[in-house]
Amino acid sequence: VSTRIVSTPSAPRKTPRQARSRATVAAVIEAAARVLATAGWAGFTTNRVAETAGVSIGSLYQYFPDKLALLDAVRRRHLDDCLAALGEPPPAGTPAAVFIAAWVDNLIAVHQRHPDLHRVLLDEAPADAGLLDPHSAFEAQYLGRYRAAVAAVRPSRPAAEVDIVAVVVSDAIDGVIHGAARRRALSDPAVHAQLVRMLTLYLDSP
Amino acid sequence: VSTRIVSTPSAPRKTPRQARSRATVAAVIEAAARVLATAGWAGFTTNRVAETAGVSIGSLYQYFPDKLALLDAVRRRHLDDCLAALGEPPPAGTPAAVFIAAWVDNLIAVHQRHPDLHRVLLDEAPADAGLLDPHSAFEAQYLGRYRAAVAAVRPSRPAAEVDIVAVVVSDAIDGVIHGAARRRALSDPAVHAQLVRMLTLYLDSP
Amino acid sequence: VSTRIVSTPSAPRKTPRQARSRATVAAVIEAAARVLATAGWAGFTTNRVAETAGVSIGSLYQYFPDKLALLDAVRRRHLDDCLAALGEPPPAGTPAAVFIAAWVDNLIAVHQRHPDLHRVLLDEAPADAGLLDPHSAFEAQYLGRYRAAVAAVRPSRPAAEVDIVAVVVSDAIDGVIHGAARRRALSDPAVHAQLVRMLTLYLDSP
Amino acid sequence: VSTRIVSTPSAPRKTPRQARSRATVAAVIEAAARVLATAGWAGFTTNRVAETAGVSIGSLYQYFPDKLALLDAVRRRHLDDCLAALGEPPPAGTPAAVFIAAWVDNLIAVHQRHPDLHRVLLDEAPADAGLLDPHSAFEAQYLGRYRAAVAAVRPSRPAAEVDIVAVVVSDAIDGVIHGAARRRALSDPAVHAQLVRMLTLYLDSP
DNA sequence: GATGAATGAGTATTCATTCAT
DNA sequence: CATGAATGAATACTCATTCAT
Repeated sequence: VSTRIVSTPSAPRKTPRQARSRATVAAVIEAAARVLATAGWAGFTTNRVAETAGVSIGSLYQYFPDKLALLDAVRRRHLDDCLAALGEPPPAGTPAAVFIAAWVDNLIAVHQRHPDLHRVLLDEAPADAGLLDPHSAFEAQYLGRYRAAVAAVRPSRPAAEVDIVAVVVSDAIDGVIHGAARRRALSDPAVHAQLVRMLTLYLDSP
Repeated sequence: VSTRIVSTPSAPRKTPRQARSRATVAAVIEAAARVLATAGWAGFTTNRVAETAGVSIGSLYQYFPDKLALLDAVRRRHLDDCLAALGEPPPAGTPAAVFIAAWVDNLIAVHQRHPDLHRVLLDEAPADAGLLDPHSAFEAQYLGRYRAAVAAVRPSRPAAEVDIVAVVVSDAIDGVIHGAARRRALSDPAVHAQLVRMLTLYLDSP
Repeated sequence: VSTRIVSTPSAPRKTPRQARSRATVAAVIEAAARVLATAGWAGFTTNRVAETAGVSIGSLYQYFPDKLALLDAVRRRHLDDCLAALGEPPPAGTPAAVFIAAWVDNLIAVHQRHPDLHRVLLDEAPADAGLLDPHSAFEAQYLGRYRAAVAAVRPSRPAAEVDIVAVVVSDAIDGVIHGAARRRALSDPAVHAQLVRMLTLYLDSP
Repeated sequence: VSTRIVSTPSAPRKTPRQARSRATVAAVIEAAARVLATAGWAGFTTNRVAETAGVSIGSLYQYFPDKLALLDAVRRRHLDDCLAALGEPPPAGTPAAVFIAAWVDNLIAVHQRHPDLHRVLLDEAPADAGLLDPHSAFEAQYLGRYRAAVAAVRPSRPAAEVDIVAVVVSDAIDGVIHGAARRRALSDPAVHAQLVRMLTLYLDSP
């Protein structure tokens, strides 16, 4: 699953052609993610990222026109992971319990890889209009998955309700996982269980 | 309702004893809130706050040891409002529907009063470990309200479950309201209704 | 004689009120002139100016919003000096020889004070549209002096011719003094004598 | 007419022997001139020149040791054009009017051909000590033409006076054309006429 | 207490130049 | 010879904080 977003506010400055440069770009993005996760947006300085990547500041700027482009690259990679965690939409008639547990599982796994990265990306770092506004392509895809699942559980639900329920489910999952990450309780099975229980009740009730 | 928090990372440098001093402090906090709301965390500079408050930068530093203490003061004022929105804990045996609707109502109202300030405090400004960490006094009070309500709904629930359910409810509300604010849909009655429905189902089920 | 220019591209950031800050501003402008004169536009860095002035870089930026504002201040001071060198316009009927010698004298004196500063200001530093374009207030005043003098020599000259002759005289003086400064020959009396001779012949001939 | 200059501050790193090399050098110089003319000294970056020339930055540095050497090459090409504008020295006894008009014509034409390149070379780019100092070979050739002409007009003039008059004439022409270019008045016939009149009067008078 | 001038470490970013491939 | 990835010193500018007046 890969997010394809067309209009980027700050496109990569130069596409790496040689293997060496592709490695550099990868190292920079990885370092950027680590710096963001450990030092927050306030500690996210380009020099620090370059140093962490073991690369000169000049090399960093050869591939990313500015700091926000770097943030963007990290964000895109992370959002792709989140999207992948939702997998393909379930077939119509699937009971909520079947996929909700898998979703919560996968999303928790994604967040455990870089627990603070997610919070920093969503809460601290400046929102990128292109990626995070309610009409962005990512948001559309993301909510699309939720809508498909909500509709699959009870195909008779009216479209308007499907929309709002999808949003509520998406935001509730985000909030609970977000909070659990803050409390360092992501691996607590009780959190997982209760979240699944709440959503299953909600989705299955008429 | 007033939060009394003891261990702050950066306490006020000096307690204002005279009326003039108290007025200065209030003016500075008010100015800080306005600057945060209108210019965001990035535009939140101490000199700008002092200027907006009509006070010299030196005076500002007489009452706030550093920038974060200022942010803290603003945040505390706002969190007090949120706490007040939860009201007093309901008596045992109260059905979920009775207070959940009121909570959601009040919390949405708080967010609507200063939508930008709230967003900046939660999303842009650096999280203050002292106020937002899982062991902070505020968090304790906040979750205490939730726990009391959860326990009131079904007094037979075991204590451990009460704890986790309170957390899940609190985080789910946060996530949904947070997301609605992001989508500029805070006043949508459908959001309110679905959120209440989900939580009522969850709290009432055994 | 003082140039009064209204629309400045980058106005001083803050007007110094205390004596201490007025001294700082003066020191910075003086240092800027010296750095420009000795190191050229390429060597004109804000940090170097601050260091030369014995002032922190922060203080420099408290009074000058950016590098160009600093350049501007130096330029304005220098242009005021040049304007003063032309003195008051001569009365009608004055023979060219009377004031031309004085002009050349004074202008050479101005250039000798900071020979390279003049060249750098006019040739190397980026032209400030506000000060150097053909319609600027300074240019107008400057050429006004020349026109008045040209008209005084032979009052019967048509206005259109007065204009063009004033421009040619002004530019010729500039060119010769400019070249003499480059050749380190500003104090050569022969240059002075020949320049005066050329201009006198030109202005006196019908 | 070709300037042969011996002591250059930074000579070409390697003399191109093969046809391909010579073509590369020519392409780079041409690109450099175009970049200078269109983007000014501030936009004159080696990478941009290389890109414009369709050559790798490495190749550029194979023929030019540094940026100034590149600037130098462009300047030299342009100064050759100026030298050519002066043509061969006139025979003894030639009246000033005969060649002065032609000189002014030709020099104005040279400046009009690439007005921006000329301005950038003279005004923005750092003066190259090697080419513009009073003892440079170019300056010598250039002033030599003027001296020959000055002497030709009135052969009885003493040598010392010939020298200084040549300098004054050269600088005056430079100043007036320079100023006219600044005022976008290069094609104004009045400028041409007045400049010729001033110089003719000056050179013909005893 | 109050003021605001002064400080300077820190930030993002550029660009001439080198050198491994 | 040619390439272009990599380098890093240098630059303009900000802003939290101090302290002399």
